[in-house]
Amino acid sequence: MKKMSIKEVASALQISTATVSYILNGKAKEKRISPELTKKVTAFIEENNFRPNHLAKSLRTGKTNVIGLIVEDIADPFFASVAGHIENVAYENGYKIIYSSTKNDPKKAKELIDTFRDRNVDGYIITPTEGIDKEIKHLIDSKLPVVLFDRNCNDLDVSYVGMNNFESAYQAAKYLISQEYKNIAFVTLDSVQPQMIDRLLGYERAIYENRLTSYVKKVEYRAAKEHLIMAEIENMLKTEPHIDALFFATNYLAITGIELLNRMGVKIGEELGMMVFDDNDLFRIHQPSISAIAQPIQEMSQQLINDLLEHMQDTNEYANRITVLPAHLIIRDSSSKMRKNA
Amino acid sequence: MKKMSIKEVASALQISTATVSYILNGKAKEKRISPELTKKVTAFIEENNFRPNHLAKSLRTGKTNVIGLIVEDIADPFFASVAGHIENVAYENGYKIIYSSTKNDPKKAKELIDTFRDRNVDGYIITPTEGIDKEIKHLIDSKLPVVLFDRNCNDLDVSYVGMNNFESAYQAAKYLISQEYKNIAFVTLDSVQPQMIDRLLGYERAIYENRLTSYVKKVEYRAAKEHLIMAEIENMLKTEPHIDALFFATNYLAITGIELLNRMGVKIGEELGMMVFDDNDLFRIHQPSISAIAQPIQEMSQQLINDLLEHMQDTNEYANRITVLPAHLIIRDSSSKMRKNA
DNA sequence: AAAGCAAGCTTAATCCTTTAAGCTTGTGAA
DNA sequence: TTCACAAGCTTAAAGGATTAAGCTTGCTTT
Repeated sequence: MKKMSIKEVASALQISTATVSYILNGKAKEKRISPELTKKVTAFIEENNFRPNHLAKSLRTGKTNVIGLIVEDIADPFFASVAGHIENVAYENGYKIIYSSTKNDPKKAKELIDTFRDRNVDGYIITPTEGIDKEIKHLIDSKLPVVLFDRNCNDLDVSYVGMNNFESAYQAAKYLISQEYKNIAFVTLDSVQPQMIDRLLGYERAIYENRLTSYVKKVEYRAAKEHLIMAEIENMLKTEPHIDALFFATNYLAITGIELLNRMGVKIGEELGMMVFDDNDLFRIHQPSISAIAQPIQEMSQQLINDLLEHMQDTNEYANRITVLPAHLIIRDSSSKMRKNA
Repeated sequence: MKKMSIKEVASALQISTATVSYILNGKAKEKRISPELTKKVTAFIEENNFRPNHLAKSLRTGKTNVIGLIVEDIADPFFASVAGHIENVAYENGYKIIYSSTKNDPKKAKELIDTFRDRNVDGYIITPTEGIDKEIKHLIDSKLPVVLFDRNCNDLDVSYVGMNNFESAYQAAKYLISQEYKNIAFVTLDSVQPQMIDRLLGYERAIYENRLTSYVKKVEYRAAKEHLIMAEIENMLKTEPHIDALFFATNYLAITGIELLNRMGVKIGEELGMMVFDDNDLFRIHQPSISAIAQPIQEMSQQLINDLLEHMQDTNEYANRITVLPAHLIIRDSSSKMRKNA
């Protein structure tokens, strides 16, 4: 039972394929196909469960109704969550999503862009890696709709959705300071990703404004295994025993950090304040609960897909849009004045 | 700068499109194209960065090199993790992945299968919802490669990859019993999904074998908000005060349960033993740490994609394969004899 | 010298839609 | 009667590949 083609529909009804096609595409009135014939054709299609070949359609029209989603790692709950939100809106609008993960490897990212291009995806959502500017510029120059997120490429005129990393790190650090913490250490990755740098700068601004000392621990990016991260943090805490709060730049670092502190028997909240970028069930459940800066995932995803859909609507006169959304600072027990030895 | 076609390559080199096509597809020797011409053509292609139109190719050959991934919810870390593993292998083999989430809605699941079919995906990986058997049977009857996972459709002759829910629930319950817990309650969803039923039955078998009493709390599926789940659990604990351990059938239920117990001031591990299906960072970090049954995600994903790739290789003589992998029982503090009031 | 054959390509049909342009018929106006 | 025009379709090119079948040439055989 091979799949039926528009040609077979046409010959079964003794009409031309053009007529069937017009009816299928809702151009019956415009093309002055009579209501009777239209009805007859739709009935036949319904009855025989005919479905047009999408490939042929795409080949002819140049549109695939597919969105390419390139993230750092689809297995990461943050990106997975974004993928979920995007999917909802995309499917409602007749778009499917093809995803892939760069693992933060520029070479792989380039390949993926090429592959998606080969596949004629209609639009791109990309978390850029370093050194990918040229490829993204190519897309834009070819008038292909692109929205970046999470990290921006500063030198490119392209739509972007992200959160205010600098401001929220600044506010979070200020909050810690307001709670009388005097020696706040910032634990981050040794990464040049813009969002990581912004987080660090936000922290430092709050520190400098308050004439405090900045303690920054950069753990080696990605290469770092859990026990190495732990060793680095433990070392810092021993070298600088006056540190009274830890501010983690990612939730992965924080989870490792918490595990370490538990092992060391350090009481979070009481002996050491804590703040983390990127909320997680764990931080809410932990006792004491741990303060976090929650990314506005829902809002970012919504904006992302809206921008892309709009851009795909009118490829030409679309004006790029930069959206920087505020994060949610969630104050929990780990950063309050409950400290015994304050 | 429009994209170049094989026709333009051919005319630029004064040869036929067939020749170019054969060379592109590595059939140069087979078709006796001379090495010199082959070299000339590949050089030209390289130089002008020609890339064949995938849509045209797919239209002609009927292969899209796309795998359709239908899961319950891509935003769920479990499915996201599977998506990540599958992606690695798929991309290595030249396949792209298009995903979508059923949200456990049979109607949506059916639509998705239809959509993927319209899109001519080459193979399907599906976590079936209830009542989707007919649609899956259609796929199989059409000789389309399908691998189910997480949940099986018992009446269908189709490849499946999953874990041993019955056995691992049985072992986990037996472990709790060996630790002197006498009144173990099983908290699960009011769901008829096979894997949920298996987990329940595994628990019950261990209970009956040991002449203990079974306490089963089924919370309403999906509809349930956190506070409702909490209310139900709290109610059970108050009605049956002799319950000395909780066995949660999903990690979502457990996280909600832990939050409740924290609020109630019940000391996990000391006053109440605990075991959870589906491991999570949180259970490792929690103090005391919480025992869990970890799904063999990596192994399942590997098997899934391998089976599908094999099936796509030889569509006809492929024999369906049922794989049930063992889970990892991770014993932590929450289920040991540390109880004070034992 | 004719036939056979391999080497090295080319021809053209095919996959299935879309869509600009054209064709036929009937009606009303000039 | 002739022309214009609308209504209601149809014709056929185009989109870009794949691939079975065919066509030259030149060489070997008999």
